[in-house]
Amino acid sequence: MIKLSKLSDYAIVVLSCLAAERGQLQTAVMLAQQTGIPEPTVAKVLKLLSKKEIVNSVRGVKGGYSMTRIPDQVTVTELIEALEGPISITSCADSEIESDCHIAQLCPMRGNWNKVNSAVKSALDGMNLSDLLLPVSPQRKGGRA
Amino acid sequence: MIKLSKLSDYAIVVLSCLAAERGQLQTAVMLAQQTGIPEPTVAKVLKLLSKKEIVNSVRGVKGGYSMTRIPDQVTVTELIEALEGPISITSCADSEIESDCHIAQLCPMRGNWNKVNSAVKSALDGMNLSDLLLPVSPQRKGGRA
DNA sequence: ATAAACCGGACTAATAGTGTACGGATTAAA
DNA sequence: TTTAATCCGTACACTATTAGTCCGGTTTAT
Repeated sequence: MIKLSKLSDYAIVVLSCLAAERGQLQTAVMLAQQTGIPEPTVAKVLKLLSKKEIVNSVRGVKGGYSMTRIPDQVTVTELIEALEGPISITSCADSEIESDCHIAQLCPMRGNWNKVNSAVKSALDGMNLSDLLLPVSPQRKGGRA
Repeated sequence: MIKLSKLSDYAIVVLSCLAAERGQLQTAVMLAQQTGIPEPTVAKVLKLLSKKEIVNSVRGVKGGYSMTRIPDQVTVTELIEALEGPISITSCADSEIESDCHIAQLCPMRGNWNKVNSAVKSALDGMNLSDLLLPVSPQRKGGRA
């Protein structure tokens, strides 16, 4: 199905909240309330995003998260790789594990999915987070749409 | 991970055998032997491919499979959709099920993955089966590389 | 009639993904 | 210095998807 997990979906929602209040720190709990996504899940998403430095985390009592960049500066590739791991169409395609391919003796395309892979990747590189955020009225914390 | 299942992988392998003997009918058993992929799985792949008319099936004693077109005429999109179903990046993205999105009240990107989706899809539309087949020496049935 | 070959669906086991919980580390403030 | 808020990391149970197989049915050349 070529689909990615829900985490990426959640990430967009969470990031849109963060983007609406750029510069402000927001806690995982706040973001969970705003989005309706369960807190532990929000925390998970944020963790992944901070690992790739898409969001910045501040620990301690007045801590929270904020975006490190404006949405234009975040490519969809980055986003997806943060949440789903490296973009690879097949398990063979990524050149990590080549050993357990028991049909290798005849496999005539070994590595050819890579072409597809790069095609997809460059399509994704051409898009950024702001392409994904709807031109929606900015939501404020605690407010209702 | 954005990855597709092994079936697509197998499909390429099987199709390359078929492509090497264009016009000739080959049975599922023969293809299984050539590729090293287990017979029932080959049958499954072939079934999927014939449903989308990428291969042609002939029933009965002297039956078998052959390609309906030359590899250039088979887009990667077609191929993937035959084996994995419609290309959709997220479950929301495809406009079938919009109801079970419990975070819909705030979901600000509803439908925006579609942009990503089309980007991927058009990247895939631009490639065809012959891009995936290595310029490998034509393999003959029963022969060894 | 028989046997070769595909058709369609259903079934089981394995794998991956989803969501949650828990103990630990860090830091502002009392 | 103690406390509480907050992020960090790992591990775990539950669920859904995928992989691979099997079986009974249909078609057709001999």
